[in-house]
Amino acid sequence: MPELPEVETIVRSLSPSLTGKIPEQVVIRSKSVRVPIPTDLASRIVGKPIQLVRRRAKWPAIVFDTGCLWLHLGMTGQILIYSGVAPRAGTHDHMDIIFKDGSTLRFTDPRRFGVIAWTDGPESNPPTSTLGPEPLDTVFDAAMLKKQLERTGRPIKTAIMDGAVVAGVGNIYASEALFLAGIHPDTPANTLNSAQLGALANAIKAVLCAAIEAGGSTLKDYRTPDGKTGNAQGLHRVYSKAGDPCDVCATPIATANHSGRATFWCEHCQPRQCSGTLF
DNA sequence: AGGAAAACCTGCGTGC
DNA sequence: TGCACGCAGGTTTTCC
Repeated sequence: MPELPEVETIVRSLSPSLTGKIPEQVVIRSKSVRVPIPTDLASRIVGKPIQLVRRRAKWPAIVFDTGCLWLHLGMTGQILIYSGVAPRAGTHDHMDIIFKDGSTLRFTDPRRFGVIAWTDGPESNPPTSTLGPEPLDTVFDAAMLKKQLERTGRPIKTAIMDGAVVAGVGNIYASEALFLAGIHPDTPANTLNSAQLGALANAIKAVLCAAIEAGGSTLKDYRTPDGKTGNAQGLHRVYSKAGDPCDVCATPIATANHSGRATFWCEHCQPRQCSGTLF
């Protein structure tokens, strides 16, 4: 469900409201989401004040001085905050954290692709395999992108969705960034020239920043912790617009699958590259 | 060994 | 109206 901008929006909303709160009770209603929910979670966090809320890739972390509670949202997960008593829990409400001030954090996820996990140490990394650079870090630029792509001939669309290449770019913003950079999604990753690498690094930053400014994209489920929808879906120029006229040249937006995920692009603004030499 | 496809699970829209 | 089918924002595992 959420990509980097949605998670960033959630973290920015949670941080001021959760920092300093002290969990009093943890209610776990499901054995697992995507992986088993740690059964000893209450013993780790009850009575311990929250230090801050931060993000790595698409993983929000609630940070305690002893470790991090990671709440990955998968496709359909939501983190909701109730200032008073929470409504009666539904089928998909997997965990509540009730704080000393009477407020409640609820983790809900119908499709159960999310993850609830604990790692020791406030600076620890998410419980996942190798994560690539954060695209909004200043160190992320054309040179770093080149280093991440030079050993793979996969289609560039597939490559930038790989979290080991760059963290946090999902299916929506992969198509949007390639459109902004004018690069065809089928282009082999290791054939991009330096101008294209620069354009793509900038386009990734630009689409993510614009989406954060707009509060994230709400396609269906995404909500901020106070229940608001995002507005970034209005910024989409190709995602989910198959057949619509390109807003630059009016060519109908094309669609195809890359590694099982829908891709959208403009054949005119993102011309397919000729392989080999001209002529 | 790299890369594509399948798997995990539920809900919703579409078309017959 | 109802049912079968396909598709969905992510990540890991399996298979080629």
